[in-house]
Amino acid sequence: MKDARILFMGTPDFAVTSLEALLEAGYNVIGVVTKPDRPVGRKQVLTPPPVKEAALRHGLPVLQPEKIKVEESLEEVLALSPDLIVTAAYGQILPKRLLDAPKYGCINVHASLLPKYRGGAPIHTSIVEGEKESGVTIMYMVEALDAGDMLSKVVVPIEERDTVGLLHDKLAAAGSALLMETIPELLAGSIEAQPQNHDEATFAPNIKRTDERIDWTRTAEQIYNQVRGLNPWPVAFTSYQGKVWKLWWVEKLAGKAAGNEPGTIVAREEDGLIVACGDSAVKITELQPEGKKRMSALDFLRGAGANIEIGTKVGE
RNA sequence: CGCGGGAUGGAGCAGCUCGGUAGCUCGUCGGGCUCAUAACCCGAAGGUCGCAGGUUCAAAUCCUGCUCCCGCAA
Repeated sequence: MKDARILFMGTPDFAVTSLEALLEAGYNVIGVVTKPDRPVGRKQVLTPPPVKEAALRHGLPVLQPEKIKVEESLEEVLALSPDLIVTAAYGQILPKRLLDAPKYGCINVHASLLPKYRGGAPIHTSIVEGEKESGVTIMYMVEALDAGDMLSKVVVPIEERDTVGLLHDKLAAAGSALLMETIPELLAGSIEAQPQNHDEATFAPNIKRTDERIDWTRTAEQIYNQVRGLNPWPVAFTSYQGKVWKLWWVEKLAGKAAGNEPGTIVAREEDGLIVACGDSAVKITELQPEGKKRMSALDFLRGAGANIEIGTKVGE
């Protein structure tokens, strides 16, 4: 069974965990397909995706088609004649000819409990939406986004103080473990795929800039979930007197300071700024003012924020 | 050359416009007060002011070049 020719397709860290699990388990990974190197950051340094780096570490051949549906790229992938394609957050839609090619099909490791949160940012979205549990689903790939029949699923609880970074790591681990359980059954033909209930499908599109800005009219709970759901990337932000403040952490102050204009700084304590929101208030405890490094509110209020006055507003 | 902010004891900042003894809020260490304390009082240590050069009697401060960090944009 372990000689089945497996082609792995994926791009970010989430996928690396699964790729390395496959290799560690001794599967015959014949190659890796990932997205092209991209210029990253201020200096636009051409940076390879994490999966490429992992593949090179293990001496695997790497393909990086700009567009996999282009005939030339497609032929190149098909030429590897995979028996099974395993994808995890690859980032491109696979054309039907590729989906149909492998004997055992194409399966995907997706970081949500499908049919909920189909799309590119399921981990962020599940926290931002205040879910109490998330998980990983492994399903067949079809031409529609994350809509294929499901092979297996594992539930991972979302802890009250989980950030997207923490949950990401948990789901990556849970996903690779699930993959290790699922592949043998798939290859043995001892697993039956369950169709998704498409009526219950929800979507988690990639995070946009507008999703990162705090809306102070929302509840403390919602703002708290947004902040931790975008930490450590891309990080929620608000503004103060025209400058961006990235908010790395806030505490919910349920029931406090209700009735104030949302966004008003209603108090400053030694370790944080209390800001009124839609239903109560939150305390900003860790932030990053524009042009500066991430710091505790304690440090901020001792230095750059020493002159912040009560009654002034954030978000404007 | 995409736009902009920044680099000052361990942390966060002020000082730079108008060169002239290194300052603030903390932290650390020692002592005191207290039943006690992260509280309060007294004291101390700790800085080549990112690097290199220039101007000057004198540079954290003015000029030139460089390095690194960060926000935006992509």
